[in-house]
Amino acid sequence: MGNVRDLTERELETWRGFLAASTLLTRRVEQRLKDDAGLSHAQYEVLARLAAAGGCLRMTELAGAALTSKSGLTYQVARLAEAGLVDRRSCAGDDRGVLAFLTDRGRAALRAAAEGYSALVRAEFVDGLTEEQFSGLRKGIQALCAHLDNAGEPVGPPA
Amino acid sequence: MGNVRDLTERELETWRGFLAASTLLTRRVEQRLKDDAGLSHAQYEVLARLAAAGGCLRMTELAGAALTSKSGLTYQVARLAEAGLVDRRSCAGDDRGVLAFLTDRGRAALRAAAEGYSALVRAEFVDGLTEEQFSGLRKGIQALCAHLDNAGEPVGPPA
DNA sequence: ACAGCTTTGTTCAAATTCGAACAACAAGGT
DNA sequence: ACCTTGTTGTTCGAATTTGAACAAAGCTGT
Repeated sequence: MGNVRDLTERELETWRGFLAASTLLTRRVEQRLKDDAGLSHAQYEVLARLAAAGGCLRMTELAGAALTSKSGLTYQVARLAEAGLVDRRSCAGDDRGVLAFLTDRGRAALRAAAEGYSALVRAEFVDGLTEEQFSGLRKGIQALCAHLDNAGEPVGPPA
Repeated sequence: MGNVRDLTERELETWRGFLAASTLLTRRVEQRLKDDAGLSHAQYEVLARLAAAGGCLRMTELAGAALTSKSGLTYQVARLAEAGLVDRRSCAGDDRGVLAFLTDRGRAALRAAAEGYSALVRAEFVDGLTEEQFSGLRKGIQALCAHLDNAGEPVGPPA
């Protein structure tokens, strides 16, 4: 071990903390969304991305935005369509295409869930850190996303 | 919307970046471990925690350390036991208890995987950030973990 | 018009995750 | 000893995820 250059203790600790924090936060968000609105985080993300895009996206684009695989998106959109939160429409000009269309009920569900979601993110992710700590975290994450973008698929907030 | 205090644009962007980065990084780690050593990230984590604990832990402790549910751990330890990387032993002094015991093959597998794992974490998580950026990220994550610890279950690197 | 390559979305099987329910055991008080 | 309560791990079912394989369209150059 230690052939090239081992991670320092600080680096490893940071990485573990990063994993732990994301695991725990994701779990709590999941719980909250389920309780509040009966949505999974994946489903919330789909609705949020649709709304952000003006209410309509093609499946592939949506899969990219929601950070899921194509098959995963097919599954979740099917769930959301069953619940009437999303419509599947064919795509004008491309017979292969499928548009995921945010319904009024979908918008309503998103609005209903957003409140608690924001509150949770604020309580768990934002508050509890000083301005300086959050600022450092923010810049680090920005740099991380930029770095990940370079050597891979796009990532991070579409800005 | 915006009843209490909405997340600012910066806060939301940071949160999304955090989610995106963890999703993508986890996926890449998963891939790498699978290719290198045929282990899932969950399995690697189990082996790593066992090694860190001296080679032996009770199921419940291990579940806590590896950030998984008890049933999830039962599943993964069964997989690892099938592969001969871990042994299940009964616990002296407590007939309910089960000890997960890291075998020599388990240690070897961990050693074999650790190389590539470290390299990936270094390449994707550490490098690409300046000293200052990483330091800020590190402090932010530390504070985040501390905060998450307070209002919930333990989290973060056991230090 | 056509062959060849790419893109789109779905289907499928396999793996994994979680929580709830459960049985076995431990611990404490009476 | 006994009853009550708390722990420990496992089992079970349901939900979800992913990649590979696939069919149906597009697109390109000839």
